[in-house]
Amino acid sequence: MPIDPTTPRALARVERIAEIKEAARRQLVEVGSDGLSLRAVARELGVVSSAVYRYFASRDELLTALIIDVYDAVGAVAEGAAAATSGRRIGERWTALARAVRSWAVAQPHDYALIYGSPVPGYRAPEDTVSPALRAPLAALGVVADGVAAGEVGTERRSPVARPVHADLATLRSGAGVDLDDEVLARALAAWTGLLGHISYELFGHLHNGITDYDAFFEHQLARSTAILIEGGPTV
Amino acid sequence: MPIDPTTPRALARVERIAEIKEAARRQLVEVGSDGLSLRAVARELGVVSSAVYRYFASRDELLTALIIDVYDAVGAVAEGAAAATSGRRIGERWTALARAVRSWAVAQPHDYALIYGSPVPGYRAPEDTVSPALRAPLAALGVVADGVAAGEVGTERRSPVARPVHADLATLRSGAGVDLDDEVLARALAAWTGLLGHISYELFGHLHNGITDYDAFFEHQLARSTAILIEGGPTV
DNA sequence: TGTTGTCAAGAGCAGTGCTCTCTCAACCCC
DNA sequence: GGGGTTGAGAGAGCACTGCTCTTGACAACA
Repeated sequence: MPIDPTTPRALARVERIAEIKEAARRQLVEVGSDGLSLRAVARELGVVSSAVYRYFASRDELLTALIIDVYDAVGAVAEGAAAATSGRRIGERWTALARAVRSWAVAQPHDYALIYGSPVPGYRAPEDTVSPALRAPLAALGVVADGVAAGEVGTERRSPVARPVHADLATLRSGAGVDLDDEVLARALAAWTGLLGHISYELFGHLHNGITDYDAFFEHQLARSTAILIEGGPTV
Repeated sequence: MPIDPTTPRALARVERIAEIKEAARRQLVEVGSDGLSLRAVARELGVVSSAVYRYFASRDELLTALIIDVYDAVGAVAEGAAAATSGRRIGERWTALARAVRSWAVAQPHDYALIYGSPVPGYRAPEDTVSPALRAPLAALGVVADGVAAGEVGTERRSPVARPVHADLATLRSGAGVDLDDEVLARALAAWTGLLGHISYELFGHLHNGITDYDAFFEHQLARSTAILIEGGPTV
């Protein structure tokens, strides 16, 4: 039973799936992932709820499709920033990538929360999400790897690496396909999680009393963390 | 109509409230915040759902009470770590605090997600949560301030501070009541958001292919970020 | 001994995810 | 072109949710 994608039924089907995802995305932006309702999506399409189950077996499956789209969106943003600054120095490139990711997150906070906030309880990310999820961090690591290749990054080891950490970093290195030694890889990961930590802290309202100029504060912290990423921190 | 807290009715009431929160907490651990159901809580207490509404006006109000408890819990953990290491050097103290917070988060991931994950959509944190929410970060800043007072922290300015950032940092400084200059305050905030970023990234499953020894990896990254916090990064 | 205030129960409303059966039109193939 | 196949959608229904309102009972107080 090979599915011929040119048959009118199949075409109508992919069309319908797109419509459903579109409506679901609109709803997601308004009410967030918890509020995503299959019935509401069906209503918006002028269709009865059970009809949607022809296309998505469950609410979770629909949510998964949206999550993949969101991972791809932020992945494209990160890759775009990396590509647009190709050939420039690493500081400029990393800064551009970080700014791009944050701008994207600020513009669609619900999307950001969907992938980098708490996972929906009871929801186990299926395998299909793994590779889209890696796009953004891989773009970030790629920028760093380019910087290393250009000799712009300090690679002198600043801290001892325990054996299990070394092994895990090796796994990451080969999985990501980037040529970064333990020192720089750990630094890059710290820069990436630090970036997400900052964005989450800002977006989820934890800075709301104190900081007023979020952009300026982010720029300031980004400048520091970029310098640390490139030159390394103090020796431990 | 002053509420006399000694009258048997009032006592029974606070008792009941405690029972409800207890049952809700149990449920929270199992199913997470989205799955928290007033009816299920009522069932567990052998009571009809409407009875719960005598004590909490809405599901959100119950959730808020739980959130405050969780903030207080992590706040107590952080303060406890700070107190237990009082008088020691800042590196040891910061490390202990960070470890304590992460251990707590790993032990109760749902609690962590409740306060540091995506905010429940449509849920606006009421004022009552603000002060408990500040306990943990204030404990962290306190440790740094002690280190500065002991002359253990490098305070040399490493990066220029834009005017709006300076103003916001001043607000934070006076709001937090800690005597930290712009340089160290920004560094401490970066260390704090970086810590939460690492914990979130780990807890929400983004490290799951690659890292196997989460404890060792955390220790490694913590050692780096602690050194940066204390000695400062490169000059920007 | 009333009176008052509080509590719990129960019914009910509108919504949810999801399943099942049914109908009917569109498609595909001979 | 006609007839069998398939799949889309409708609709009813189940078990659940948050929340509201009314009603009856009991305990605390004057």
